[in-house]
Amino acid sequence: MARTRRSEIEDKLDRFRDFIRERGLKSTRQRDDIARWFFSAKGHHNADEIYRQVKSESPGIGFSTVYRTMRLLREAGLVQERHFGDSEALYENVSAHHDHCICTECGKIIEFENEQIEALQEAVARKFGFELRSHKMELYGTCSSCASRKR
Amino acid sequence: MARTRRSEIEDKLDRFRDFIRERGLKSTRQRDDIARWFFSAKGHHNADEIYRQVKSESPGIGFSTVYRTMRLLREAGLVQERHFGDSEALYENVSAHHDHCICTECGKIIEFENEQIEALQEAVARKFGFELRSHKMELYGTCSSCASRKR
DNA sequence: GTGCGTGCAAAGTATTTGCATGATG
DNA sequence: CATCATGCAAATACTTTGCACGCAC
Repeated sequence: MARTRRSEIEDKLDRFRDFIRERGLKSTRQRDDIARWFFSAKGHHNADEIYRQVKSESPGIGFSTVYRTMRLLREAGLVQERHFGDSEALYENVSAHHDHCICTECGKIIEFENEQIEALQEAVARKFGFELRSHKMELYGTCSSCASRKR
Repeated sequence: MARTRRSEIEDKLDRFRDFIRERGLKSTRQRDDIARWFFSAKGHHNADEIYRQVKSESPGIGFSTVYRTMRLLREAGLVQERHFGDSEALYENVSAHHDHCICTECGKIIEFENEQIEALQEAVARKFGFELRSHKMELYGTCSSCASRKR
């Protein structure tokens, strides 16, 4: 199944609209268009790509609106912002937690989860008296296809 | 002991000069000044701070030279570049490996090491056929003093 | 209607680059 | 003395902001 099932997208859209209402903000076509496109997208996307994709489906979207909407989505807890290496912001849907394995040759990104590591992170934080809110873990290296191509 | 012992700084300076020579580049006063200041510094510093600190000790340093030198130091494997959150580049001396615990309230950074986590990271990478070269792990949360201040 | 949202262009940041001049090997 | 390095300013890349107009509530 390439796409997230429809009900999940609608569910997220509802949560976004609730969030907007609670803040006394307004629902607009642009916010809906951007959110809907993004919720049905897989993987990581930068602001420019979101702008071009949403614009192609429904023109009349400005660049700043993309940034402003992505910020709202982030504040609503529906989207996460990533910065791999020193790259620009990449946005991804919040979902089951995962970390990233990044190939420094071809840029491929593999997502993974590891509960043991998460448990150890909690332990480390506790040791320093930290209340852990989130974390980021990125493994950089060479993926198998790039490694074999170099031989 | 607040400062790294003298021999270690000199050792790193030598390695830097070797690296420069091997590449057919030239040793300059600026490169030496920046490298020496940085090797004796603790913690994380952005380009602007390095610029101002080195300039105060030895004027005649340009901004671009700081960036260019930090890049060389990174390529020489003596310095690492970090981007916490979406912040600008922060440089730190390469030393015994460690990760970071970052307080999102006050910005305090605690460094830590955890061999069990490192071992698990290796295992994850192997599972995906990745040749692991480096990694980044950041734990974000509230430090004990900020947590108590908020009560 | 009031106020928030939008697009656009302009302003900000952080970083890199082109160029004439200066220093190094 | 051929190169490489430097400082400056301009350029770049990404992101945010000010403003006049328009739409949602």
